[in-house]
Amino acid sequence: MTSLKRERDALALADQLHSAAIHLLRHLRKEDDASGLSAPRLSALSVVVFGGPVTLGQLASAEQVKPPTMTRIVTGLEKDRLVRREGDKHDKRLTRIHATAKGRRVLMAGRARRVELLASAVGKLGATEVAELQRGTQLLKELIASMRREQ
Amino acid sequence: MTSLKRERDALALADQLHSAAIHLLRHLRKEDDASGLSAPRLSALSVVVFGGPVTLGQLASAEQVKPPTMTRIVTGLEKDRLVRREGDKHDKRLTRIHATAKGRRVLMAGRARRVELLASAVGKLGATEVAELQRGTQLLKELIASMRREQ
DNA sequence: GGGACATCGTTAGCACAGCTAACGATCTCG
DNA sequence: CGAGATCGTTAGCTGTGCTAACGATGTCCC
Repeated sequence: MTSLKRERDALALADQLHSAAIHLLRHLRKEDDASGLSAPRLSALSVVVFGGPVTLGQLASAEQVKPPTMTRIVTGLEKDRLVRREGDKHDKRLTRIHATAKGRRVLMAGRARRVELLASAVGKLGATEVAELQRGTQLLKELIASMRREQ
Repeated sequence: MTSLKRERDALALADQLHSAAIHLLRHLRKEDDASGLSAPRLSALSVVVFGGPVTLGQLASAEQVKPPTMTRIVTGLEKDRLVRREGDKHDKRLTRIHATAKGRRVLMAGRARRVELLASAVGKLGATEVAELQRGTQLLKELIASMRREQ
């Protein structure tokens, strides 16, 4: 295969991946709405639930977002009693974000709803296609990880 | 394969796809910023460039967005001279959106930038892996189309 | 010990994207 | 011709992203 063709392939592939990701998220956003949580809040809550207590700055960095943005997201989550702010004992500049029981419960429910839509579509595929899609997803994840490393 | 395992597979796959889509877009957003175009504008522009002249309603539907939202996106694109509004000759309620030469140029430049980011990562893949990723992307697109049909 | 500098989170203010409701213009069909 | 449907826009709300600036706290070095 010529390098020219490979380059064209990469172009088309990147384009389609980008478009597919946009449209996929747009569909799933509807399900997120059902839980009363926007995608950024759900994503941040997920980090807090699975990543244990975390400072606001760490959370912002994990979510690839600036601190002022994360301040507002956390404020929204706190108002719904999904997370709790707690001051650090030793460094009073820090704010540690903890998940509440309600936060954990809502996250699981939202996740299930969101993924159910996709899962039902996946369920209509044949076994071969599921395997191919799994392989593609695995490659995509590796691609993203390698992009992050380069950064 | 038991139906139980298939269900678990579908759920796990859906979860990973969701996560991968979020992270991919977060990375690519940085590059999109360089073109001065937000993701929704870039995506809409892409539809106009490749899908020929299209009405505002069709564009909104293609982008899974309500007409008022698309009105503003198109207004932004028009202000930057990337698209042009034109009235339909036969049905005066319709507004047809055309891409301008500048619109085509900017879209291609953004595409190139995006691909450049992926280039090193894709370059590490073998031809087989590229083919697998293409197949996965194709399946993902079909998945999204089937979700849309259900809706 | 004390002062200069760094770090953390917040506030203020801007732009954009998503929505619903309501409206004017236009088309369609009885 | 007139009633209702359809299309795009406007108005107004919420939420997410940013930068700039600030107060509070930690750190480090003289």
